[in-house]
Amino acid sequence: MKPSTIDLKAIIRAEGLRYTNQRESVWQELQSSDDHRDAEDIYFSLRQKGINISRATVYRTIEVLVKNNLVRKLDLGDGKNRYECKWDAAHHDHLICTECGKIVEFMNDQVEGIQSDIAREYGFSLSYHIHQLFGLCEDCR
Amino acid sequence: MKPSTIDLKAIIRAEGLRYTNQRESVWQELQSSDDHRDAEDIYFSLRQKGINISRATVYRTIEVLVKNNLVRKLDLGDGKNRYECKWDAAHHDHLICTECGKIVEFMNDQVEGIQSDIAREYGFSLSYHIHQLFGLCEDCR
DNA sequence: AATTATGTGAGATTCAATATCAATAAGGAA
DNA sequence: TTCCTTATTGATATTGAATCTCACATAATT
Repeated sequence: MKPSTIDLKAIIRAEGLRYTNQRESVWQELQSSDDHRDAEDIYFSLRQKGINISRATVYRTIEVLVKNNLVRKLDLGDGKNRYECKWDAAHHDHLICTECGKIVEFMNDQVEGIQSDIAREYGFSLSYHIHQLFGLCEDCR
Repeated sequence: MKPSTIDLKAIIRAEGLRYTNQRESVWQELQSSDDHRDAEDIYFSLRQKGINISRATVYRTIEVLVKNNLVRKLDLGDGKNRYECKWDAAHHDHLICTECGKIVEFMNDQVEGIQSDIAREYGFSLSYHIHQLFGLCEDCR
């Protein structure tokens, strides 16, 4: 699905929320750049572009986007939440270089299957998972 | 390996560090109870037992234990680091109930193998990983 | 255009974790 | 044992991400 085909206004309003310039700005900003960005980063980018928005609104808007599955929250272990648009990619997880911070996305259907098996074994109904591999990338080792 | 067989003094001193009561206390406390505890929790437990130790020292000592592989740091997504002794268990990961917070440990050699394959494919040398499944446990769904 | 409830902004607040730095004590040397 | 050097500790301040507060602004309906 292409980003442009997602109508934030429709989604927002279907939730009974109001469509605002700030919400659209955050959504645009998240789509306009590399993934794995954090809230502070989004905030400063928008300010730099002359868009008037507050820190609180950035955080609140991201939360709305996450709740509506437009954005996925990532915890890459560096103490702040990161976010990625997930509209154009199949489910993937992350390899992270502990030296240079490089993030590589990987996909593996086999693991997904095993996860379901494990959940079933313990009587859990799965809603999401975190699967991250940390180590040194080719360049850093 | 039984906990009692681990000689913290020897390990600490082999690192060129000094063996102190505070470091021993934190190590004992981590072993004496359920796993998945956080630093604040350890701090209060020790204080309650009449052991004089500061918050800073608890944090610092845990860091030492982690660096020496006596303790594993967990990020279960609730905004604080948790720790577990790993001396008596094979490697395992976690299933977490998003409703009641229950934590279940699971082991799966197949996933471990696949992780190695993925790392090799992308030229990474793996040092550790995070693999957590979130959902509702039997009781909560 | 008027109404009203939701959304926003600026700043205060929270909370985990880290930094600072003077005082303390571990451990080697004599 | 006593002395010394230096790592460690404790009390407190500070950081940084994220959330909360509440007066004001504004979207959307009438």
